[in-house]
Amino acid sequence: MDAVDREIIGHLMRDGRATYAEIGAGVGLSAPAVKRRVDQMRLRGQITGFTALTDPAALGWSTEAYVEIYYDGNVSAAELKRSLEAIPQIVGAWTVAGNADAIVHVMATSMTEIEQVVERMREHAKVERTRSAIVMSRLFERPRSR
Amino acid sequence: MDAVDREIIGHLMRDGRATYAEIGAGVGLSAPAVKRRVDQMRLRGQITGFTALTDPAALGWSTEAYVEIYYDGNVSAAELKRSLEAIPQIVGAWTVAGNADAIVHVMATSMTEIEQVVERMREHAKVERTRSAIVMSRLFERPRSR
DNA sequence: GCTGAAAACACATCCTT
DNA sequence: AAGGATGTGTTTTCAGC
Repeated sequence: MDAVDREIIGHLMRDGRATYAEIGAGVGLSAPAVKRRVDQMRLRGQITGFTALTDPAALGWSTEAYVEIYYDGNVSAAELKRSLEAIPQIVGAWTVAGNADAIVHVMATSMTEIEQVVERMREHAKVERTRSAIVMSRLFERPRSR
Repeated sequence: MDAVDREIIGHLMRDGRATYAEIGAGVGLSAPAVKRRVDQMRLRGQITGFTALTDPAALGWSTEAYVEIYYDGNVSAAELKRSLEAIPQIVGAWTVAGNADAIVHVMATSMTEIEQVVERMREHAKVERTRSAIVMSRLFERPRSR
């Protein structure tokens, strides 16, 4: 993991379908050399995959929310992951230190659907309360590298 | 935008570097037909790009936080975007309805760096207060399609 | 949306430093 | 160990249908 690897990652984050020759031209390496480095970074788990970026609104996901969950007593991270991952509208979840115990990111097609998801989360026995923030506008979201 | 387009998006989200032939085999189309649909979806802004997925921890981004911002008076979304986008550790920002006015997602290499980012956000004249949640563990995060 | 041909690319092998 | 060059098979891409 040196400066060249980071340059390659930066290039792949800006264009995940860039050809190895194209990346090589940017970092001063041949295409096979770039591929070898990418393969190694995947093997080491630094690059975990490639994906298409979509505009949620253009695909019908018009409503988005961040919901904090406050639990009553201790809940293991594994249990949290299991119960939250089962709800398809939850696209991300993190345990946090601060006021709440966990934050989940919900994407849905309507406000009604958001409400249903929150209801479903509250079914978990140990959920004491939730606190929602409905997203009005996404200012920006960018890939990050180092 | 029909069912086939959605299948193609799903495939590209699972593997952003999949070949058109490969996708075509899955959806029952030839490679050129798949490419035409992908090009159209990019043109229509439904697919906004392709990127590499990385493991933040493996790249040195060991510390992560969600910070709510409460503003004193009105701040335009454009002004928010301008001031927040200038801070590189902020990887996402949304205006919200709920308790806070905005939520920002911060990724950094250390707790100290998180503190510095929060300090820098508070320099904005109209920031009344902030409320941080430090991420302890990322339970999951998944791409979403429809 | 398919077919077919030309160009570009990926991938493996070998060779150099 | 790490990169460059070469050859082969695939993939992309642009016609024409």
